[in-house]
Amino acid sequence: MSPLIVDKKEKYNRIVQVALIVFSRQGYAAASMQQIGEAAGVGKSTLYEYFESKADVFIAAIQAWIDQITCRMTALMEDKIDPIEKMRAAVELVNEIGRQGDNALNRLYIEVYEQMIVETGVLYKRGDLVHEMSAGIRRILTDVILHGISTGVFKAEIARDAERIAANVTACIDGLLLHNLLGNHLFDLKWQVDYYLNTFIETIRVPIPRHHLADTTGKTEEVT
Amino acid sequence: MSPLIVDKKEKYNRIVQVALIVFSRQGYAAASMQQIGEAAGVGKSTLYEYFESKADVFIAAIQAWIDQITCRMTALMEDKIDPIEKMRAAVELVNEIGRQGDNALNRLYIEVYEQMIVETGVLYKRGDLVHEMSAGIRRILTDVILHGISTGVFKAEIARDAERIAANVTACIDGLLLHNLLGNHLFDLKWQVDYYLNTFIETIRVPIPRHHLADTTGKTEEVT
Amino acid sequence: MSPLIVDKKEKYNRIVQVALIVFSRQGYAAASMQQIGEAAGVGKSTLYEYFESKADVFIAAIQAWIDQITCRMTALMEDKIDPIEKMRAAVELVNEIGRQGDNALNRLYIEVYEQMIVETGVLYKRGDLVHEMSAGIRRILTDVILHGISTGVFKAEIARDAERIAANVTACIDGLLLHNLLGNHLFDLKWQVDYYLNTFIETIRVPIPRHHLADTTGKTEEVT
Amino acid sequence: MSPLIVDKKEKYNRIVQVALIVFSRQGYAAASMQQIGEAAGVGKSTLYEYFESKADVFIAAIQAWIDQITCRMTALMEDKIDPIEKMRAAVELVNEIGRQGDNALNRLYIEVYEQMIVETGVLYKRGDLVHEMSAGIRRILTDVILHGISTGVFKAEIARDAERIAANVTACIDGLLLHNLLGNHLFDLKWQVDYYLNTFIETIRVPIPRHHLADTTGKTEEVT
DNA sequence: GATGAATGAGACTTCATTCAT
DNA sequence: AATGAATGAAGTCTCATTCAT
Repeated sequence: MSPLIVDKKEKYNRIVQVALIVFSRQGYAAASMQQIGEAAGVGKSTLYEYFESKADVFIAAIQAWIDQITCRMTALMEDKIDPIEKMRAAVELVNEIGRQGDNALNRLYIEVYEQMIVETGVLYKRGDLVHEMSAGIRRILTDVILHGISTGVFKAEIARDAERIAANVTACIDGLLLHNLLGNHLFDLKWQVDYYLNTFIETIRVPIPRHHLADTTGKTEEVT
Repeated sequence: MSPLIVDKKEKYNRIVQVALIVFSRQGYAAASMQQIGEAAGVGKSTLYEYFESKADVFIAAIQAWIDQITCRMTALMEDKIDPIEKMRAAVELVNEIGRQGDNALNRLYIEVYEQMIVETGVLYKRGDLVHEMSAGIRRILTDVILHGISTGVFKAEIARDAERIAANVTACIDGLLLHNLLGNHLFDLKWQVDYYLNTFIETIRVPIPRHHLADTTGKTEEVT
Repeated sequence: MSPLIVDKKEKYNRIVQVALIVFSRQGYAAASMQQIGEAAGVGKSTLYEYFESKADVFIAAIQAWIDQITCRMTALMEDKIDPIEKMRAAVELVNEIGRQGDNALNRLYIEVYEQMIVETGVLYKRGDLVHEMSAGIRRILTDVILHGISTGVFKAEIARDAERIAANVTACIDGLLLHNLLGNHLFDLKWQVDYYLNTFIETIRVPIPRHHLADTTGKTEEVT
Repeated sequence: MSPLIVDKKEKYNRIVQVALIVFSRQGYAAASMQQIGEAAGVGKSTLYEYFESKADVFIAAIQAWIDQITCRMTALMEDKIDPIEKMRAAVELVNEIGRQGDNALNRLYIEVYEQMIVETGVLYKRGDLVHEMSAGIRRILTDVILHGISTGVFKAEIARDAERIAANVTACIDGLLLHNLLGNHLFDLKWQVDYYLNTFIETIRVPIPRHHLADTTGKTEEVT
């Protein structure tokens, strides 16, 4: 309420956003509190007024990042009605990310994994934390699937596996993003994502009756 | 003339194997030469008799790891004839890996990614190196696909995309492995891998004629 | 007497010569026993069969180096008769050294000084050793001066200071060599050495009577 | 807003002065940051708050040392008018240095040479830097010579070589200092420096006419 | 609240020397 | 006699964190 509190919140957010960038560029280990402080325009000891430790800054940054992704995904899907369109819109986010020149932000994927898996990692044995943070994304996908089933677009029999299938898609897309990061020039992210998505949708959608196929062309066929 | 006789190659290999484990547990940054030395039963300075630097040890370890995976994959596929069987056998490796209690070895995936992507990483801008190292795996998959096409099991039209599709599969499987590492207890690696593989195979195989379908029942057939 | 003994002496000498080069290039600290061994074509542990320690190798190398210089100086002076000519011949050695492209050998000057002066130096408090090693050079110069006096070319009054004057010349010439090493492009070693030597000789030679000057030309004049 | 107030410049200077002593005693290679830190009363990591590297500390120390010498030389010459007196005053500095019991400071001469000449040296191929640092001293001497010429004390013909002659004197004096450092007890620095300087001055001063010498008494005249 | 200064712990790496064959 | 292998000691440098203003 008081102006001071507002200032604090504002500065906190600024630090988080700046940290996000620094971590994405340097990685957790190589990023120093010094750098984060400088980039945020505060002394490095000031960081300790807002966070307990470097690990804390990282976790806050990752949280913010996941929130941003979730929001963006929601925004992209907002005006679609057809479940398949929604699905494509959701996945379009990945292309958006991949389109960034420097790949800076999606390096965070790696950092999160790294920090979770390595014994000395900041997120070691904190899988729950990340799981919770990313729950939003999985729920969105699950909802799309369930909605698709209820509107007769997707096969009814996958209903009970909806969550697991959402996890499957998330994991596969993550894998594609990662391999894209490898800088392999043979890897055309857009092609790969589209290919994956088409095969996936093909297997969960209710087949289109023969007589419909007769008067359609091109793309539809691929999914036959 | 004849100094202390030691099988340098043998010790080299021992160090590499030990380093593989240490790196997988601690991550590259947190693993110290001290630790690796101790684990291998040699002084830390002895390591420098076999490797130029810590980075060198890491690269050698990763190389060995990829070789092991490639070998094991080849072994698993050896006695299969049907392309679909071969495909399943190849992917079975992933389940094998996932079945390991501590996931130690496959954490290396992350490390490799991390080191490639982060500016200060050992493999930064060495994408070619990793690409080359993992070429074996991609080639195996590509061969299976092409062989499947030539025996009429897989659709002929995917021939020109065989390589890209192999890359697609590799990436998706990697993604599944990674998400499994997250320790998400909802994530049943075997189920997820099977699910993915089934949808994938379904889209590339030549459809089985109607009259055959008439007297078979769903799933059983997929594995035919 | 036995061939084995000859071999040892021969190998000892080879090591010393090689060490001289390595030390002159790298300096004492940066030169490693490894390098010396390799350059001499023997294993590094073999060095310890011939020398107690790295310091020992260095001292032996320096000793050899001083002997070489003394020999060369003697050779250059051998066929001169006039004391002034002898003096010039002796100093010509400095120009010879300076003429070497890489200055490698005369870097040893520095190394010797360094090792004598620094508390942790190999020659620390061993001034006597170097003094003794370089005694030959000083004696040669002293002899020239005394000889010049006895033939009436140099002033008789400097006789009692002959040794100190020889030391003076040695020191000044050393100073010129060192400054030449600095790579200062304004420093023309030959010019500087000649200038110094001319002023020096001018002050110790017996002045040439007026009527002699009348029928001499050029160079002589400079010293008037 | 106002953190711990420390006069960084003051502490910087303290470290430099301390480093000067440590380097002079131990030599660059043998001196450790640990030692310098302890001697300066700060932790070794604190040194890195003031300097980028050990090499940096060294360069700063040498710079300070040269500045000190230059200042002292200027001070000694200040109240002299006669060029010859000035010359003697300048050189008196050398005697001052030599008079120090432990020779600590002038050992730095060696260190500078060593570091410039040895491939792994901190000043390798940085001759320009040292040249620049020592430019002050050379200029002072050059000025004295030129001034001596303009007042008719020194021969006019040496004018065009004034710089080179100044370099010559500097180098010879350096040589004398070095040989003094060798601990040769036969070497009487004061005698040697005086001897050198007398011979040098004798060769550059304008000879005093016969008839003047008749009715004057030596020294008095010199200052005329 | 904000921050510059300080530092201890620890990492990689080098190398003279010893050891066992 | 000769030497490859092994290593302990040491050194430079980094950085998260604390302290005092």
